[in-house]
Amino acid sequence: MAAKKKMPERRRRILAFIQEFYFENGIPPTVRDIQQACEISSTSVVDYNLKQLVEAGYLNRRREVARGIELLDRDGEPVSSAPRVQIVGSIAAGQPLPVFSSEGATASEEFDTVEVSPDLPRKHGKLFALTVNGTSMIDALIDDGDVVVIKPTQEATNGEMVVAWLKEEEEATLKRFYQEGDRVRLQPANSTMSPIYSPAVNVEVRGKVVTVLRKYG
Amino acid sequence: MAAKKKMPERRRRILAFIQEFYFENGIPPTVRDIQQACEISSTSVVDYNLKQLVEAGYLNRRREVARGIELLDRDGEPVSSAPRVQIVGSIAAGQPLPVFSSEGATASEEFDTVEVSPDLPRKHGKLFALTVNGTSMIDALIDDGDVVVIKPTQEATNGEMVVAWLKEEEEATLKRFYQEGDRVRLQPANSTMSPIYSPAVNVEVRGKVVTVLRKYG
DNA sequence: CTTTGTATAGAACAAAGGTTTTATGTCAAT
DNA sequence: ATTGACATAAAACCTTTGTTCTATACAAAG
Repeated sequence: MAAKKKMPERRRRILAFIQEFYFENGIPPTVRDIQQACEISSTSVVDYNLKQLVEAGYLNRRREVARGIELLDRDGEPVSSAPRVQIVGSIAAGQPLPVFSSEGATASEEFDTVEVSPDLPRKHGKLFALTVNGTSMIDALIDDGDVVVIKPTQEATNGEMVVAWLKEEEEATLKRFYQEGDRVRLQPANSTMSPIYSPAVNVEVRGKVVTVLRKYG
Repeated sequence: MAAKKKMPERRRRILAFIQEFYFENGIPPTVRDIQQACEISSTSVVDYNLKQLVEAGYLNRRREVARGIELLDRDGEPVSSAPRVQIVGSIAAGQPLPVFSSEGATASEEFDTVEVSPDLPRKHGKLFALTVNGTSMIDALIDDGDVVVIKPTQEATNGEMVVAWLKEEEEATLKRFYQEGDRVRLQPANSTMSPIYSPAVNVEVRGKVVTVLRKYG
């Protein structure tokens, strides 16, 4: 690992500019963009400093590619573009859940997505999201209108918040999962609501909550 | 507004590829990237179709700029890269708040950021974020460890959740704001905690909560 | 004093990539 | 049959942009 000593002022300015430019414009700057912005006399100086930054682990560079600078986070992972997950529908106690492909075509049609932290997809793989209807999970700090990000999985351990599919009823619901012998208790996180009990064979876990997103006015 | 009739198969394929490429690589594809991926015989055909897509409101193009394609969402706004806001510190009842520049050097040093929905910066401009310490806002569905995204502002209307700076005490705190005559009530959203009362002149609103982010296990 | 590693310059090269021009095929409307 | 909008082709053009080469300044190390 390269020690992170004091970085020259100019170098840190370059790095700052790259970040700013990227987050502002959605594409990385060119060498010459940097040159002008940081008032550097030559592109070679920029190139030199970029190489240093690569060495120090702040950047990647795709060789011979226009705007090939790639920002890395402190773990050396590309900050890259917005990891987005699709909002494939909504969910609540007793609401039908649309078929979520969790893979299917990149749907150049549907465009409802939310952004998530980049480490989420890295950690959990493919994700999808649902809009929450109603306040059945209010005690778990999930309110009406919030978006829950779900990791598709068939297993769950007790207490986890899952999307459960009730085969018989053909309903999906967002609840805490508790296996109790040969039946399953689906516990809403709302003290005014009662749990659902169902035979284990009738309950299919579709995924579990990875994160919650909420917007204010 | 251009009517959205049936888009030719090839065109929608191009669009889908651009999205996929961008979200995968963090930079938009080149004309020739598209050409190859979509098995098109000529760059001019790509160019032609891109122009159509621009006309139809799906894209922007920055002329003469390498990888100048800019994806637009259904509102005609750039999807762009991950808007990130910096986590400039933490906050709780009675915790000191680090000086947040809210503008200053883009701190090439600090790298703690969170991603937010792209519409947030568009709507509110420059934002910053704080990690919440403690459960003083638990009734407002804000838990310990959550990250609140703040819009810098000096004004607040009653009931809004604000970052308030108490001049005398030199403390910052996250509370609901209520102006009551010449004094201000700062109300924690936790039924077990009492509000803070302070002269209006002693209270400086630094910003208000725009959104809350939370991560699960 | 010389050496060496770091940082800066200026200029030019060459590949990448956006753009244009001209030509052709298709199909529905006239 | 003719027109004209729409879509595709091939090739060239030329700006943008990554890369390289050579030279210089300077401070620390030897």
